Amino acid sequence: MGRHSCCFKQKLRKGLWSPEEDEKLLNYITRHGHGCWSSVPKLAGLQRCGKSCRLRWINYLRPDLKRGAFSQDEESLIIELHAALGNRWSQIATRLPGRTDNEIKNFWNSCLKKKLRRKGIDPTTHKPLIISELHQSLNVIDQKLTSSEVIKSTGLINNNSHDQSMMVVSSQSSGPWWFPATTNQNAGFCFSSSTTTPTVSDQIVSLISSMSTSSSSPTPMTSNFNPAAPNNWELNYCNTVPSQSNSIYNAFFGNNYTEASQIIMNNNNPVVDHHQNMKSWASSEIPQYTETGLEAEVKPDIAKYYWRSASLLSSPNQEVATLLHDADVAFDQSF
DNA sequence: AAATGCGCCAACCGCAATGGA
DNA sequence: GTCCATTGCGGTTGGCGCATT
Repeated sequence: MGRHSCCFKQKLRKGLWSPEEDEKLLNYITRHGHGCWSSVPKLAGLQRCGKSCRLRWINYLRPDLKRGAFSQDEESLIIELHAALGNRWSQIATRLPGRTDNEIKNFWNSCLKKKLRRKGIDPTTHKPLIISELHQSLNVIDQKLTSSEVIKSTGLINNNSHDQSMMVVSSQSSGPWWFPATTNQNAGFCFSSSTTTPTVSDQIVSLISSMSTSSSSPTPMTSNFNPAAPNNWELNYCNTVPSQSNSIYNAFFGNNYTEASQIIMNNNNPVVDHHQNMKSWASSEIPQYTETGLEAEVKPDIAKYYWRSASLLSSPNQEVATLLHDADVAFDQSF
C-alpha cells in the first residue's frame, strides 16, 4: 500500500487505523459533520489526509453500517444486480442498505465469482461458461482474419494465381477470399460471394444453425485437397448449406472426430447419424482424410464450436469437455 | 516449530467527474 | 474557457491470519 502524494508531502500516517484515530474521527464527525473532507483531519486532530478520513468513515465508522456476513438474500441480490449493472459497485451498494461498495466488491471478488464458476456460470457475462468460451474462441478467429496475417482478395480466384505454395480451393467461387499473409500456410477461405466481409462467427453460427435443423445426408464437397503437401488443409465456405456442412465436418476430422463421434453414439445423441453419414462418405470419397487428419489452424476451434453446439442440444458431456480442452491446447500452440 | 502458501479485506492509487473561482 | 481543489469510483495491493507442508 503506497502513500498518497499528499500524505507523503505532509508526512501523514498511512495504513491501518488505530482505535484512538477512529475515536477522534467518530467524535468529530458526530459533533460537526464531515463538511469539507480536506479540513477534517486538521480539525479532528488526525495525521491523515482527508481522503483517508473519508474512506474510513464511509467504510467503517458510519453508524448505519450493517456488520457481519452477507445473507442469502443479499447474495442473490448482488448477483442479480451485477448481471444488470456490471462492476458498478456504488450503484449496487445503493440497493443494499448498510453495505458499502468496497465491501460488496471484496465479497464479489473473493467469494461470489468462485461460487458462480463452480456452478458453470461466467461471472463476467452471467452466461454459461461454455458459451462465453465459445465466443472468446470465435473472437480469436475473427481477429486473426481481420489482422495483417491474412490477405483479402477480390473476385474470382484461380488455382496457383497467388502463391505457388498455396493449394487454392474451388476456382468456381467468387470472392472475397482470404489467404494467410505468410507463405508457410497452405490455405484459402471463401466466406460468401457477397462483397461484404462477414465475420467468421456469423458464418459458423449460421452453419451450425442450418446443420442442426437439417435431416438430409450431407453431399460430398468438391475438393482439391492434396495429401502430398505438408500441413495442407482447406476450409471451403461456399454458399450452399451442404457443402458448408461438409467443410465443418472436414474441419472436424482428425484426432478428435472419431473419438467425439463415438461418444455421441454412446449417448444416443441424434447428431450421431449425421456424423456417421459424413464419416462414411469421407472414408469412401477421400480416404486420406481419415488417415492424415487435417491440421488446420482453425480446426480445433471450429470443431469445438460445432461440438459444443451439438452438446448443448443434449446434456453436457465431460469426456467431450476433455476433448475440447485438448483441441484448445492444439489451437493455442498453432499461434 | 518453522516455513510456506493462500484467501480475505482494509486501504491505497489513479483517474474521472464535479464545481467554484 | 481554464485552472484547480475536492469528491467519488473502481482496480489493485500489502499485510494479516489461518491452513498446510
